[in-house]
Amino acid sequence: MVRGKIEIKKIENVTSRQVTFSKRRSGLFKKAHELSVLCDAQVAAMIFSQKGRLYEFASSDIRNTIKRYAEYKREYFVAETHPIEQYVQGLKKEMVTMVKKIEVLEVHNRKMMGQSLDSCSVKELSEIATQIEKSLHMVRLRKAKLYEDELQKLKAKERQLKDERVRLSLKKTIYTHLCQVGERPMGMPSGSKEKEDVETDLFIGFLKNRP
Amino acid sequence: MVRGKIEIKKIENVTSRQVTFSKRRSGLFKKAHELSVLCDAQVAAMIFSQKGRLYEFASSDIRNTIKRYAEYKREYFVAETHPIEQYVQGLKKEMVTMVKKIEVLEVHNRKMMGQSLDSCSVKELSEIATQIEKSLHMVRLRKAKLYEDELQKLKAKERQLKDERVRLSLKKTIYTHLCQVGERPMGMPSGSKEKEDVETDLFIGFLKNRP
DNA sequence: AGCTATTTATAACA
DNA sequence: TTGTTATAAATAGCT
Repeated sequence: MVRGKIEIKKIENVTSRQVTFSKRRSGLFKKAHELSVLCDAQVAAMIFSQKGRLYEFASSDIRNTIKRYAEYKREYFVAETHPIEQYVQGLKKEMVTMVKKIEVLEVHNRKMMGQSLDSCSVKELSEIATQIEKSLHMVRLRKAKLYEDELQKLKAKERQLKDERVRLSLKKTIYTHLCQVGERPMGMPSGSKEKEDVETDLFIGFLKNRP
Repeated sequence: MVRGKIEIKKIENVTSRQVTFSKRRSGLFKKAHELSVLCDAQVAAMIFSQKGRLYEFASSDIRNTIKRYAEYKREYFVAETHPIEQYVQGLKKEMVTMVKKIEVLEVHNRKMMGQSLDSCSVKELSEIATQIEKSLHMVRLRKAKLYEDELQKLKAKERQLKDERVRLSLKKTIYTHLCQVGERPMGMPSGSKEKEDVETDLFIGFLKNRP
């Protein structure tokens, strides 16, 4: 080098370093280009400056060179530069698991539906029959419970209606009686909310207005 | 360059080209190294010889440099990986479909197993019960068929054995009779292959020897 | 950026 | 291949 040989170590002077970087960079790329042409080789070079700026050279398409490089060194390139590949592998594995699960479920389903039984042994058929009988029992129990619940509800309602009717006729009786003896009815217990009996409503009104 | 400047174009002489490749390659890597040290830059270079052999240089870890490059040039990697992204989307869609299918199958399975019936209406329960009854019917039919087949086989064997016995006793009777009247038995039909009756075997022997 | 004195790289040859 | 050497090319320190 000119006017004094230099030592190969980091240039501390920032300006000087930047100048050298620029000059040597173009020199390197020139050399790379010459090599690629003279020897018909595929050459790629990439340089990140200290500031993080990228400079690159590629004799042919750099993608190709890097791709070729990637094929050469698949193991880590795939793993590190393309984590997506790993992700895809994971997805595929999951899908295989799912497909198997679906198959198992479908086979089981078909047997529980009484299909595809030709391949079953007598023992297997017995097991299926047992399971189906159990299932039938469960379904019937459940159905019975629903009916029972419904019945209970209806009974409760019936009881309620009956009570209402009793109360209403009692009220009427008392009212009629009170009217006959010329008194105002009061202090009567009231669980009734029916609107169709205007007289009852009036009674409630009276009761409510009395604090 | 020495002893005559050279033109930058492919060296046609193979030996010369190989020598130049080797020398210039090391020169390039040396320059790359010097640049990285002097200017504190990250440098990577990769060369594929015409023969396809890879030579590489990296100031620091080349993976890092390439990774950094990949991040820097996302656009091209994205372009490169775009079809893969679509592919992943496709896979994900398929997976969603599969997950749904598995859910449907599992729900159906559970119901057919008499589980998770709490959410079912009476109508649904009736449908399930009907299906289960049908299934049970199918399974029982199939089981009955297997038993029936087995029975038929046994019956066939029994018939066969009975026939054998009849034939054997008949043979014996005839043989005994013939022996009594001093004649050799012949022309008797034989379907028997049993070995335990030596006399029968002998009869067959006689028949076979008569063309 | 240019210039230029030197160092380095290297083509041809051994 | 490796080494030598004459010379082209690169470039450090300056402007």
